[in-house]
Amino acid sequence: MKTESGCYSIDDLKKDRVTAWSGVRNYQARNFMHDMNKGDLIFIYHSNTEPIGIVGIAKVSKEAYPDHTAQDKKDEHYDPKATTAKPIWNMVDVRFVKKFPQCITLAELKTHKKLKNMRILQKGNRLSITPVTKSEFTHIEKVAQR
DNA sequence: GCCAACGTTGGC
DNA sequence: GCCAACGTTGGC
Repeated sequence: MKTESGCYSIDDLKKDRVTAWSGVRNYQARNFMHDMNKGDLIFIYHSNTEPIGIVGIAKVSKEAYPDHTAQDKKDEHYDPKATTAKPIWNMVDVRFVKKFPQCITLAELKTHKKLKNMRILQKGNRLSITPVTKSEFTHIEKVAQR
């Protein structure tokens, strides 16, 4: 899951311990959230920041439920099409697991052949939520312990 | 249903 | 700040 560290960082998550991942307004990303199961592990990725990369691990603590911020006119991510009957957008609750001692930068991720098919590394990928395979996850976890 | 225009994302 | 790559919107 991507986040801009200036907006909501791994340190914010560490402090909050749990947060509702609201504000996703892209159908593909929403569908990926919908498919998540409680306990699933998540990499937290800082985009548009220095350094860019994977900064830690979180997990799903509550499965997809309606994102009420879509119905809040004052919210940055307000969507006039969303209603209580048809909320359109959903979110999951995310719990802090750990912060890596160092960020695994995008530049470094790109050097790993085992990760070359990773969704987040594909050119032009702008999806804020992308799936990670088990082998990709294991590999990155190992890299994090260097 | 097509597609141009537009807005956004995000790496560089 | 630039720009490629998208997703969305709206006229036709």
